Amino acid sequence: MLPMAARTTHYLTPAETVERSGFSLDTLRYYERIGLLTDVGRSPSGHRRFTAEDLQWLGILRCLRDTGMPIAEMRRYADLARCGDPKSLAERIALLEKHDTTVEEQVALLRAQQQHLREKIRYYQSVQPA
Amino acid sequence: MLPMAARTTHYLTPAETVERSGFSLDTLRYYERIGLLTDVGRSPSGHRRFTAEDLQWLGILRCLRDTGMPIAEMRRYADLARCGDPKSLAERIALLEKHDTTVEEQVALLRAQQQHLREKIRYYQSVQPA
DNA sequence: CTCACAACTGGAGCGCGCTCCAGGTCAAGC
DNA sequence: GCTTGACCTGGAGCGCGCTCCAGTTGTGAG
Repeated sequence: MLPMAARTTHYLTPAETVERSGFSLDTLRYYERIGLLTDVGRSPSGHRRFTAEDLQWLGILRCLRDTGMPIAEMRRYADLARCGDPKSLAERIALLEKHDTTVEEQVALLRAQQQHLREKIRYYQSVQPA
Repeated sequence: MLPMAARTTHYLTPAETVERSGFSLDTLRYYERIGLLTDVGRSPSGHRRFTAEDLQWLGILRCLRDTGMPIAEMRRYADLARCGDPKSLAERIALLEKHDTTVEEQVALLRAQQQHLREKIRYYQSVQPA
């Protein structure tokens, strides 16, 4: 282990990034391969070094992933985000807003089916002898 | 097409079942293969004939599927449901209640991440020139 | 120095839940 | 009788999102 105090706190090792992002190391490498994660720093020996910014980006990826955005669309978003603000901003907003409505729909479906589930449970309970 | 009036309304053809259940024919066959659907009736020539009861069961399967229950667990539920009421009832209730809490968690996660999503959108909007 | 363990790479493999295909049979309209 | 399209079966294939593997190199502790 590196002595904590002796390191610039600017870089995170893969292990630390795994811990803080909640993604597995394999997933981090996979995301880099497919272009969800770009320009990841390297130590002189070739080991990855993540920045706080990377971690923040991973937070966004987690948000999108947890809400069911397919990877192809995350890539589109990543590409827009990477190319910088100028005209891609409106596109990014549109993409996220569209995604927001799909999340809304997901929640609505889950809630509706949860109602059915609970009715079923109540029915079973009413039938139960005890 | 069969003339509607000439048929006992008790049986549904595969096509009708597809339409009413929302599952594809392939999925219906798949569900039968893996034991999610059992004792599906057959016409003399071997074509499937679904009953209203089958359709109701498909409704339950849809509910479970839409709420993300893995097929292995649906099978467990199907097995419990098939073996009849006596002592499996409590197990079924337990299974569904457990699933209900996972649905609750799913919704909570979605909602939380949706908040982040919306913050991001608001941030973009605040940055937008227009 | 040695050891153990972290990390590297390219590529194969996997689990899930279907979906598709080939090669046939069945049935209703003309 | 013929055609068309629904349906059958067993089995292969697929898309997604990772996950694992082999073989090698790096690194920090004792």
